Amino acid sequence: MKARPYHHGDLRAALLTLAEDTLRARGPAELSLRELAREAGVSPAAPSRHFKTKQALLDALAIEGFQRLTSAMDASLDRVGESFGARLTAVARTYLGFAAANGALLELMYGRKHDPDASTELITAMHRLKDLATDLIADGQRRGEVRPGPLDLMSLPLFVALQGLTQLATSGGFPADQIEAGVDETIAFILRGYAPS
Amino acid sequence: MKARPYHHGDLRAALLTLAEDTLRARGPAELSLRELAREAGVSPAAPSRHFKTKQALLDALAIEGFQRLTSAMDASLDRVGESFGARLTAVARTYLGFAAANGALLELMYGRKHDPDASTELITAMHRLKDLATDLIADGQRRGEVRPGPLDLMSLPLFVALQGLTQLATSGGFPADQIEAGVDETIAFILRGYAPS
DNA sequence: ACCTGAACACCGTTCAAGT
DNA sequence: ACCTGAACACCGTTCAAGT
Repeated sequence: MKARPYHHGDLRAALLTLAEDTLRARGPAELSLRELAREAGVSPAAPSRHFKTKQALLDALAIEGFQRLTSAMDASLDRVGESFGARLTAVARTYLGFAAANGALLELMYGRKHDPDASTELITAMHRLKDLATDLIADGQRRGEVRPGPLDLMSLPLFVALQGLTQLATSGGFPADQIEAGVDETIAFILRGYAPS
Repeated sequence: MKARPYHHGDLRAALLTLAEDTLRARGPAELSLRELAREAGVSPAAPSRHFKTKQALLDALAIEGFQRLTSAMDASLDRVGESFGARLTAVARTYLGFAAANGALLELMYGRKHDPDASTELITAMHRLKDLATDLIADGQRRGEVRPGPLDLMSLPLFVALQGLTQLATSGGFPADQIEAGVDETIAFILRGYAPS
């Protein structure tokens, strides 16, 4: 059998994918840096070259998650028409789909909102969702499909609803069909709320 | 100086309050059972008499949190009028106030939604918020202040909004006045959304 | 530049034994 | 019933040393 080479090749990427796998399969509490190193076939000290701390690895994973989420959002907006209703539905469904498929990762992504040591890269990634909501409302107002009003205030109910929907989608204990119905109901509720009087 | 007695007196309660203090001051990652034991002046093995595992202590803390939250909700509903708008505003403000004052605890409370090992006591405590939203809508419908519709569906947008609002309140990076405005805006949005056509 | 080996200071949990 | 003391199998992180 071929001896493992001294250099791993791409330990950084390997650690990230291994971390995401165990995060998905066994949750954040079971994620041990030493175990990741074992699975990657390196010594316990090896990861520190690529991630100074365990938290740094988790932050990198969270940033990767935000990148995947926002590019999925952008892609779904590209595939859909220009009406406010269509765009809002697309964004909500994409976000919810991501939340359902990556619950633990999403919690990791938003879990460091409090920590003052959170990297600025992570902070700005978290704010992109708020910006997306704002863009959606601004576009709807331009098209006359959303009632007028100050943009920063108007976008908040949408932002709030999106965040709340993900809680519903990842909260467990709700059967899938009820979540499905809840999403439809909530999207309709939001659409009606933003419609010009 | 008086020697510490062999029996602590109420180690269980002491551990819970110490745990909440460090949770508030230093976050969940810094919470060590051994350190709690040191602060309580007992041996590392002592806590296991009252909480079989660290997770059992955290679950007990979460359940205590739900009890405080729901009793605060009930109290605020007692102090307010019977109109749907007044009751919805009271519930939202109380929930948000709790979220703002107990961010880390609230995350602990909802953090175990996925885990199949979560105690049934904790699971049912988590569902009480959904029930509260449903009761509020049902009452509003009886009074003719909420448009008719199937109760389980109708209550979802409210539940979603409440969950999303707490994300806003605990998400950091939003200045307090913006959160305040966001709460008002979102409450108004929800009220309008539920109003009979 | 990248990784190993060994060490350090911690954990959570268990279990015989003490009071 | 409640707690101690000591042990076990883990951690994350550091650092000299190897390739």
